Amino acid sequence: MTSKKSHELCCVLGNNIRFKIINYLASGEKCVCNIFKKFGLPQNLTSHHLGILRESGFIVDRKDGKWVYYSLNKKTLIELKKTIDNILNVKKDNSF
Amino acid sequence: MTSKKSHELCCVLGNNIRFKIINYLASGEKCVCNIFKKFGLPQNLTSHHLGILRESGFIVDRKDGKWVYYSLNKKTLIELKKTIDNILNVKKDNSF
DNA sequence: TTATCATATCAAATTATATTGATATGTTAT
DNA sequence: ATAACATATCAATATAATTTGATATGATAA
Repeated sequence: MTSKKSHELCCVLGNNIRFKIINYLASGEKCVCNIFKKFGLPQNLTSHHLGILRESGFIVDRKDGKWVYYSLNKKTLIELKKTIDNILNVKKDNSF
Repeated sequence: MTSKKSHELCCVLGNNIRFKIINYLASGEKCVCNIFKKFGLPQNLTSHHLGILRESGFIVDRKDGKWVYYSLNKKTLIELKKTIDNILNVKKDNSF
């Protein structure tokens, strides 16, 4: 997980498949086959999007036998939330 | 501003130019020429991205003479923040 | 060890987005 | 009215992301 710029984190969540996966994982750890069956997606496409989510730090993986389980890494979502808060809290520049 | 899905809001912020514009506008209302000069961008490209930000509800415009002033619409950023909070607050499903 | 399952990777094709160049519209100044 | 300015739009191009199909890897089961 190379540290990502805020707009890159937004970009990762800006895809509907990835957004839905994040929501699904919020309820707990799931294996890849759970995920692609849940959304009726091809396995390889799901794996591709999981790779993007993993690489950007939104999710982490855990291997167990032939399964790979993915779960939410709340830290990255919290970081994104903070970024939004920072924008909302910028002091108005009244020099006009 | 047709109501946008959360992943669409993320997608709009997922572009570095748009992300920087949002940050710039956080400090107060700016006209288009302020914005494109600030970032050294072509006028038409700036106008294009402002259109996307406006259409998605992140910013609002105000016309005054030959100028168009854009400013942040905090409501949309707050909405996005709530979406992230909702994901973070999903109760774990321990049925395994 | 062979077959099957779960997942990942790669190249090719498809689709979407960003950027540029040219031009149009409306406003102010002369 | 004409010129200059601020912004928007449009068509064309360039670039990037998504999706598909084929295949590879590693693990378990027979």
